[in-house]
Amino acid sequence: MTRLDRSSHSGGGHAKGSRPLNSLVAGHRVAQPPSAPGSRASVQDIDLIDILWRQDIDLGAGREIFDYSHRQKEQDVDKELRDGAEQEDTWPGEGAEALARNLLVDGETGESFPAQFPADISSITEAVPSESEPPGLQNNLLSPLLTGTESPFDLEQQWQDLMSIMEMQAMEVNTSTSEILYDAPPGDPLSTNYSLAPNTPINQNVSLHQASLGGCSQDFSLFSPEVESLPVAGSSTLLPLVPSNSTSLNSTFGSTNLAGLFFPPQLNGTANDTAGPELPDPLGGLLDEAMLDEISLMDLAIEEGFNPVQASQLEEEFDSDSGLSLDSSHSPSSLSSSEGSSSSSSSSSSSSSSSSSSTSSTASSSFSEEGAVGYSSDSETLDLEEAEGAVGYQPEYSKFCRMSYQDPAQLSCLPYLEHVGHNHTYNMAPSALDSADLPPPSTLKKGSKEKQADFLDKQMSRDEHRARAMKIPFTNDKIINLPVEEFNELLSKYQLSEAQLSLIRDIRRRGKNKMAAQNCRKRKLDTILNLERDVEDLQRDKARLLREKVEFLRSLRQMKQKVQSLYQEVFGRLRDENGRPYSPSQYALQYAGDGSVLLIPRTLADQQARRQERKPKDRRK
DNA sequence: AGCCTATGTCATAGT
DNA sequence: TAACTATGACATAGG
Repeated sequence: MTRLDRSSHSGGGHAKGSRPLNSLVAGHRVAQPPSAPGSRASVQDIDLIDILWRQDIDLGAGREIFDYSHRQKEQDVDKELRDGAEQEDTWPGEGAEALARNLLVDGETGESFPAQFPADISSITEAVPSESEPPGLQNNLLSPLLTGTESPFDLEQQWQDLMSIMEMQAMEVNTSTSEILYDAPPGDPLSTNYSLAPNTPINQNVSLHQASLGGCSQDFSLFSPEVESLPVAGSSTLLPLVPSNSTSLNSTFGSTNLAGLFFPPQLNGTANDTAGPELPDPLGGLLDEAMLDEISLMDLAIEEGFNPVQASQLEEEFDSDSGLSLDSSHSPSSLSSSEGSSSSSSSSSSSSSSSSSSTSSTASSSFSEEGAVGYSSDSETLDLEEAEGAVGYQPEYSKFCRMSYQDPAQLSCLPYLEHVGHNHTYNMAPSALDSADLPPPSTLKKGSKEKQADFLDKQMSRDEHRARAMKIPFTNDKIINLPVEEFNELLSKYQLSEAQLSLIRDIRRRGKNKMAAQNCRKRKLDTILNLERDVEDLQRDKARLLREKVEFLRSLRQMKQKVQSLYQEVFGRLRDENGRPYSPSQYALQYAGDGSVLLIPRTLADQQARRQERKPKDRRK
């Protein structure tokens, strides 16, 4: 590749034409980059330079193959020229620049993905519909709940998405966490049933699922705090359901294994093999699903270090603190990065970064002031460029606030810029220094004049040095920024040598490319900032969805309780022709499509349940 | 001395 | 086709 060729020589010079002459010259200078302060080459005259260039040009090679050596020569020549009081005044002054604001950008945008999570959550959730799908005969009863579940935000779908993201992650669950998450009192059977013992990872999908079924089946206290306080029958078999009247309903309900009541036998059997025939479970699937959802929620919450119970606090937290550390002032490294960020927070950020942290908005405002080259949408850009005079690259220097542009004394006034001590001054326009950095003429001595010249010499860009050395009769700014027609017109006004024309073209090319590179970098940083903002937004959305999930589960739980109470009450009040209550093991209530409730034999209900259960399964496949 | 950041430069592809 | 722009890659300076 050409890059290899290019990298074979020092600097950014063209790789083509690595002739001995070039290497000789380059080798002569390579240790002395043009910006090296105080570098002084041996005396060489411009004629030699021209000769070398012409040789290269004649051979079809770019003259920059001895870039550095030539630059050095140019510096020397310029020095001599200046010392000779040749002031061409082609380096107009430039106004002082605005200091860059510190845009503190924390490179750490990482959304914290917490602890390992042995359980495969996705498989859990996938298992939900297959095993706990609500029997179809309950559809009419459940559908309002389900629609209520999914309509507002299509939570399930979003949840699946979240789960898929999280499925490779792991977590550690301890009892305390689960208790917090579920708002459950210590010793809540939930903890036991879910095997959420301290330091016990949930790493068995099946067992977790089964446990969750069991937990649900054995204790509705999970979803009903008021029932929670009642004595729990544990995992005993189906308790006799003999509520002869409604007054005993509560006690019966409280002491009854509700799973036995509400889970179909084929499902309940896994948790309780000894259980006899039970009442059909109009809620089992829903409960199971909800419970698993809640487990998933808990898992996610734990993974995220997110406590659903405290979900309501999250939004404020997110609002007050992005969590993305756009304000990287805490980070030591961020200060140095702020150098680039200060120039990069971009013109576009004036519109896009307003929602960012105060730091970034500060930076963006500073950019509104500073404008940008080409990339900026700020109207001030042009004005600034025009006002900045004719010196080569000034626009970008003022706009991007090069640290090299800054007077160290000025920097010292801004503590957050004190670290900006770089001295990339080889591109600095001398005229800018005239106005901004030099002591008043009255204070100048002869020595200081020399120093000043020295300093100016150092501040000049390489191309400016070259232009001077080649006696280019107009400014680099014109070379770079004039429209091509005017540029050509300008060239035609002068009798320029091939070397001069070549240099001018290179200066123009490099100058434009330099601005392009700056814009490119600024865009890149803008992109990063926008991505950070996107991450923020997504985190906020995630927190909001989790909150909504919690709220939904809460209301769902309440509705389930109501339905189950109604079921109990209706079934308990039913009497056969002899005035005896129906056995829940032999009969079940079926909800018809028209809203009516039918009492059907349990076997028939089971058959229908199985039949309807397969449909959604197949549909999923 | 080695690493990091900022910047300039070049090559190249795209406009 | 020429001019310009965008961008990845590299080199260098300076902290």
